[in-house]
Amino acid sequence: MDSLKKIEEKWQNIWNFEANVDEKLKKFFITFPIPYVNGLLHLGHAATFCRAEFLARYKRLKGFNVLLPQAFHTTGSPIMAAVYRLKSGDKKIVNDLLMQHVDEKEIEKFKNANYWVDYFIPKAVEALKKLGASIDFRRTFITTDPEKSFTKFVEWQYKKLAKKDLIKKGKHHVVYDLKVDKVIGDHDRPDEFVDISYVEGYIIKFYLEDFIIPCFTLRPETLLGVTNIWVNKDGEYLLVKVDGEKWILPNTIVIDEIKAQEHMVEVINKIDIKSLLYKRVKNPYTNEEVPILPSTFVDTEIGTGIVMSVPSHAPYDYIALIDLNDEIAKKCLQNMKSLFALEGYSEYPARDVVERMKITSQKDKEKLEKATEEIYSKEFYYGITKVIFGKFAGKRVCEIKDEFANELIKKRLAIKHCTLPIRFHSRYGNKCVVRLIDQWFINYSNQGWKNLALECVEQMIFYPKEAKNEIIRAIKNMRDWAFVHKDILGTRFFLDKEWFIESLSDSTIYMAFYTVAHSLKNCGEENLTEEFFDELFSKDKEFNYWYPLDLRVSGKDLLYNHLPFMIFHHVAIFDRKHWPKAIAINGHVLINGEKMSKSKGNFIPILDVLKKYSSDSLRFLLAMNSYSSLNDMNVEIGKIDKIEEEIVSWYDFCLKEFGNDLKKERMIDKWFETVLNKALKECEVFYEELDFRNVINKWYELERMFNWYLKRCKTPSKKYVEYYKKIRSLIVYPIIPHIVSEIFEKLNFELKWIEVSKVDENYLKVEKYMENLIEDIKSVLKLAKIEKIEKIKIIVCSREKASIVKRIIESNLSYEEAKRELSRLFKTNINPEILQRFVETELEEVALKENLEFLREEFGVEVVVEKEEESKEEKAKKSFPGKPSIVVV
RNA sequence: GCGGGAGUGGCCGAGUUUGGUCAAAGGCGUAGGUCUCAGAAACCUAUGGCUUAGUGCCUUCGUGGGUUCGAAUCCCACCUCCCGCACCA
Repeated sequence: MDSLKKIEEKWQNIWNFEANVDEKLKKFFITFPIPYVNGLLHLGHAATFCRAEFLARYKRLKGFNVLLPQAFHTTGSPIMAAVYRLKSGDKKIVNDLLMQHVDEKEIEKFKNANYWVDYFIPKAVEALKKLGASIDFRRTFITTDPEKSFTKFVEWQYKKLAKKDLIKKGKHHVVYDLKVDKVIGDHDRPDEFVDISYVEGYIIKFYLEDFIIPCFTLRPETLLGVTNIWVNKDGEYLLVKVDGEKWILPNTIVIDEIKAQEHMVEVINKIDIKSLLYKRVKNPYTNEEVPILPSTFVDTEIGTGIVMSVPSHAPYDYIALIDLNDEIAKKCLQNMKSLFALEGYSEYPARDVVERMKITSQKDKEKLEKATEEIYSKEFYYGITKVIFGKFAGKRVCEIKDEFANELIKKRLAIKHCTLPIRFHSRYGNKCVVRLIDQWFINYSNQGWKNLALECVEQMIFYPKEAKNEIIRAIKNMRDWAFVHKDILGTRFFLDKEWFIESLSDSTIYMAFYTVAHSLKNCGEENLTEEFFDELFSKDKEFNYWYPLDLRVSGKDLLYNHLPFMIFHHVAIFDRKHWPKAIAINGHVLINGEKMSKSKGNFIPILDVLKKYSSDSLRFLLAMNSYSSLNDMNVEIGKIDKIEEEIVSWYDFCLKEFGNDLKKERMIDKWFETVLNKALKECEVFYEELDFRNVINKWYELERMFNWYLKRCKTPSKKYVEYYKKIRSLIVYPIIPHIVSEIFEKLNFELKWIEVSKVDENYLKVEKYMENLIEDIKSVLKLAKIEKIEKIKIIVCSREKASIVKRIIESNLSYEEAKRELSRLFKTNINPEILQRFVETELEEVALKENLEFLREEFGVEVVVEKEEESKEEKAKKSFPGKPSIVVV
């Protein structure tokens, strides 16, 4: 709507959210994580950001000096990966850009990584401004190169960590493309291979004379049940020297993979695998001799391309032996050894499941994978090792697996080895391997550091409460973190300039940087020394005023990485008084019940919404759907039209003269005032809890209350209509600030939260009484089989009865006791629930007196009030305090 | 598997901390009505079943038990669904 847009523009030009030190005012410092700017800000960002924004606005109403800054994240690989994809002519990335309204002619420019930053940051700022975000933009920065003060700040932080011995060098497994010499993260993979991680297994060395048959396995504990070895009969194998030993390996990528895991590998010559078939090799643990047999299911590109066969516990092995069906295979089946006891299965679970699933051949991959998964997981968690395991016997597999494997390694019968579950290729078209690389780690496993972090968590507040335990668990489970990568944007690592500090690791304490960011803009690089930052973060006035962080608002995706990191780094770098105070976490945003994604086509940039709708409407929609739990929030985007109308009609209503100047205040007026005051108080709690949904509910509830007020009073009081305009606007100011600012300006209200001292519950009680009475009369009328009603008699119970009932209530009896007492006193069974309708006789009388006229009009007949002791009606006796008898004649 | 969250009426969704006006807010939908040339919108009424002078009963909050005078709410067991388990922002 045009008018809303104009109003928004007006206020966005007037507003100024530059926050400055003011010792007289209490401060409140809120942050939202720095979004990564490889695309437009979308509704997911808006939903979480708005939680910070709403609270910031609320705190300002309450008189706080609020700082809400916003920077942008440019560190990491997504942009670099996108640039690569673009250069290699990937249509999908072009499409993504077009979808985000990038001009087709502009696409070329995105082949330069910096252009992404130059393009999307102004768009992000524009989106936030149009959203009406109350941000101090002077403090905005980015995390990479032109922003020297920030990269120097990161460097300062890591130097401090290094001095405290919290970073160290080590080895780390990664998925790697050897041809392009790169770590292959999700961004460097075709979509179908995203999320595939390497598997950790073992190579067990079986001996054939003086050379080794290396078998790769994920289940070293089944070594005791090996009946044979499998090779792929169509595979090409080589004799290879590995760390001085002679191994048989397939002529595939697995050789490169072994090499990549720091083994000396040298190919000696080809070997005809057929010449090895049926030869017997020695099980290094049991010294048993088992034959090498041909198969087709063994993948020569995984592990070592050779596996050991345990037909009792591995469906593949069992069915392959059945397939082979020769004398030796039959013998192997006879030699099956049962290793684990597993409830619900025979001695040979593999055979059970193959027969149950009717698997007929080793080619039946789909069923075999399922069967294998079933047996693996059940045996791992519930399988009990049999006597054959010696000192490992009688335990669950999961308990002894690692111990058993470690013994094999110690005895040099096996080595650890990682491989991929399927041999996929990178975006660059080459097959990937698992590689062991030198890495730098942040030493999060350091117990002393963890304890400090946990101490910090203890004194923090979390929204919702469940999140606290999650964070504690995350901290306890935290392992060392590889924190430098190559070929990404970011801050160079000062100990090794080839490497860059990756994006989760450079954004740990930057909230502190906000406090000084604007004053460092023109600081020469040479001045940004360690001493300079040391001084800054101990003595600086702004830092000491704004810090600590009062609230961080974040999506739940950061629960297990960024948020614990933030805590770890704060406790390492800053004094206790500067540790963060609170974290609010919310679920992800679903659009009409679906996850938002570019490929699904339901990716909605903030700017797109604001092109058509007002910011207030969007903010309202997000507040309405916001949850104060870790659950995902479902945004029904279609509702925004209706919201837009509601906002406009509220605005129109506010500007209209409404109500009469009344000389006398009625009970119903006081009731309405009480309702409004109560709403105000309730909303305070909602805001403090970041429960914006309930604020919205309150907004709707007030409308219903107002309608009731109109209905009940017939002539509304202008004074209270004005108060209604004010309160109903005020409670949603943080959510829809533009329109409320306009309303307040037009009506000449002061924009400030109203502190309500007391809420007189009696007015609410009286009105509830009236509501019940009206309901009751309606029911009676409906049921009365009287053609023409002349009169309604309302018979109020006697004072005597009322005082008896009051005594029962005041003596705070249990339900049962109250019931007994009531039946004793009134000689009949009375449901104690009626006590909740109790109203003092005086109030009852006043209420009836004031509302008699209303009741007459409402029901169109004469209404009279009688007292129980004076009434001749039989039903008079049934009257109760708060629930008079009703007789229609 | 571990950890977290969740299962409520035709649908969406509150209520669960602190058991009792909870046959369960609010919204959507549906049916009837008012208004209109008509439609849309808006407003009113109804919306588990059977009853009824303002009532009572039955069935119902994933399933099955339990505690209690009383359970959507507390306890136990089970079933189902969603999310996270890292080098990636």
